[in-house]
Amino acid sequence: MAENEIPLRSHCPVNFALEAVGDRWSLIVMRDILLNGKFRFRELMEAEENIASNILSERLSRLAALGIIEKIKDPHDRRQFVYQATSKGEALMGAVLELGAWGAEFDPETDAPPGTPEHYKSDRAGTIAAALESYHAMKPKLSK
Amino acid sequence: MAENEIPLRSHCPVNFALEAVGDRWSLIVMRDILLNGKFRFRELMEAEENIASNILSERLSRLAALGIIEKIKDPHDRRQFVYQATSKGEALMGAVLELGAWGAEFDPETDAPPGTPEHYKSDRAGTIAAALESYHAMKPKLSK
DNA sequence: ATTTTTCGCTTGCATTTCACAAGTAAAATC
DNA sequence: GATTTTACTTGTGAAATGCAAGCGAAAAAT
Repeated sequence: MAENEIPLRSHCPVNFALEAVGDRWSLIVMRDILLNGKFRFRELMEAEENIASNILSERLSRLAALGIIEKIKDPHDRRQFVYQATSKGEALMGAVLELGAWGAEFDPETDAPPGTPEHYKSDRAGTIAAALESYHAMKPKLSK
Repeated sequence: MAENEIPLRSHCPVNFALEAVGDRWSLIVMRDILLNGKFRFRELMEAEENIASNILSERLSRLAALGIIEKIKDPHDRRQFVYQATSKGEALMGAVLELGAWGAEFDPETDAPPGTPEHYKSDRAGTIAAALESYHAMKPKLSK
């Protein structure tokens, strides 16, 4: 509910975004939720960048407190939780794809398929919309 | 020259971008260079987010080592340096604007003018191109 | 010519954050 | 009932950050 307990350094919109997700892990988590179909703690732990469990735990709490994701109990397994992007979280798709396009363009050893930055730049809105559709298709359907 | 001394955690394009600029300060510095017409150490120090001088110094070295900015001696004042974005740095304009649009949309007290996210989303490519033109107009002209 | 100011850092140190390893409780599976 | 899985939590040392002060070279003022 209380979105921000700590005072912001400024209300510059770029700074606001960076204070929310401008650390080394938050956007990795959002990438896995939004693009890679990973919705559970265990799945997110398997990210190839090897996030530590305490850091993942802290980031998930933080993202939930900021209203970027929501934590939902899995009705089929009461040990588990499903983390889904809220509309505020889905709105980060553009930033994730934009950073990914930059990375694909400038990393000579990128894992991204050739043509990724060009494809993205030729139709940003369409690429974002398609990625969101794909996200909704992957997202587990369960009631809160 | 040597772009990356430290091994990357992965060659995922999003991770590549985050390892380059995914800390709390690098994109603040890029915002000030790309959008706010700040090109000198002193000007960058004046950012309202109060970056410490040792952190700014370290980030400028890092961004230069990564080929994102270049450090140019000011011929009119030999104490000073001018930091300009390279083409790799200019390519971050989209990410900065995308994060700014997100911040403007979700910060209820944002400093951004009303309509900023809508304007950006209605024509991302055009907004980025216009911002780059404005950047080139502000950029001090001096030979290396 | 000499003092003062400006500029881009650097250094030292306390505080905060991070990373790695191990452990724990609750629920599910065997 | 014993074992395994899941989502964490709890240490602990290392690294990054933030703050204040200092420093040498160059420019500006006197």
